[in-house]
Amino acid sequence: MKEILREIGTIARALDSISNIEFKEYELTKGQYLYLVRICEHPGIIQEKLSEILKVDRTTAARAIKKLELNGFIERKDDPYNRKIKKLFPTEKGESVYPYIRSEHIHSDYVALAGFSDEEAETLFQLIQRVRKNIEVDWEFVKKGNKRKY
Amino acid sequence: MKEILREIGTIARALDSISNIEFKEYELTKGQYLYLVRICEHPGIIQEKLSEILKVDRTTAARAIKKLELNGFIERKDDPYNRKIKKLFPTEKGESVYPYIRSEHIHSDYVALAGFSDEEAETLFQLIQRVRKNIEVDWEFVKKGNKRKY
DNA sequence: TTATTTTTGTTGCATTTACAACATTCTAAA
DNA sequence: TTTAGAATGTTGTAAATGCAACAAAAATAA
Repeated sequence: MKEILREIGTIARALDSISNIEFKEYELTKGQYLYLVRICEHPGIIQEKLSEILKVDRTTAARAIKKLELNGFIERKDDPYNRKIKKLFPTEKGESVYPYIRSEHIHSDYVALAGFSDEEAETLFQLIQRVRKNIEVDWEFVKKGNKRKY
Repeated sequence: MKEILREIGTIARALDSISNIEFKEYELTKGQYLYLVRICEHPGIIQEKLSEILKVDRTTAARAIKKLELNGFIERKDDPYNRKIKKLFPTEKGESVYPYIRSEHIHSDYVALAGFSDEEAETLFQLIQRVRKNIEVDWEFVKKGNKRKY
């Protein structure tokens, strides 16, 4: 069995660390870029959904989002039909940093795929998506308090 | 440009979260499994090297390792030829949990690769390793305080 | 040899992370 | 319709994370 997940963990830590350093310039503290990009791409998304997409703990997402709001990157709007939820939208300020996050991410993808043919990149993308889909089932299972058997 | 790194981040968060929950059973707190497996596999490794391999901050590694020692999973030994370094070794207790970490990881790899042919798994492994090598260059560069241009 | 620089390790401090426990509102079942 | 359960959000608390700043030893340069 090849240690694919170990490699994935290493890559993810490296990337997250790079991004966190690079986004300090835009007053984004650790982890915040994650939420902000998604809110820009899915305006109106709610916090619960965001935590599911990103695979972060509900309460961690809650606090990150609170801070994004506090710092003026996003705003929360009540839904007239569902008083439980708060829809999240980027502010002007949030929209204005989005392109910088995008470029950073595009650059990292570019670096990551250095030496890859178009076909190899496409293959990797397809395979990694399948891994993500496989793993998210277990994540929800375990996060809900269930125990995996193995 | 395909969002490969975004997928990788999501997978890594999901897996880390699963592992952290599953290893509580062995009295390992958040993140500790990472260091313990590597120390078991590379007895005598030093903390600095560990942080480079794993791509975690030096000081975070330092504290995780301190805690592993405090809880009896590993021990540190002075090197007679180099008074600066402290070599890390698993204790009996550390060795005894290692197999459980291994099985968990193997199971996760198994889940991740569900539906993959042997060839697809091998391809993914090769490609992902290349990504890791590409990215670690930038990690060291940025961690050392340099600024990427893009 | 002496002086610099690099390597390795630590600690203070502010922040993030995540479990547990709770409160509301909504949805589905009885 | 009432009730039980699920969905969504919050807060308290303990712990992990990571930057800055430091110290000591080793490696390299002058």
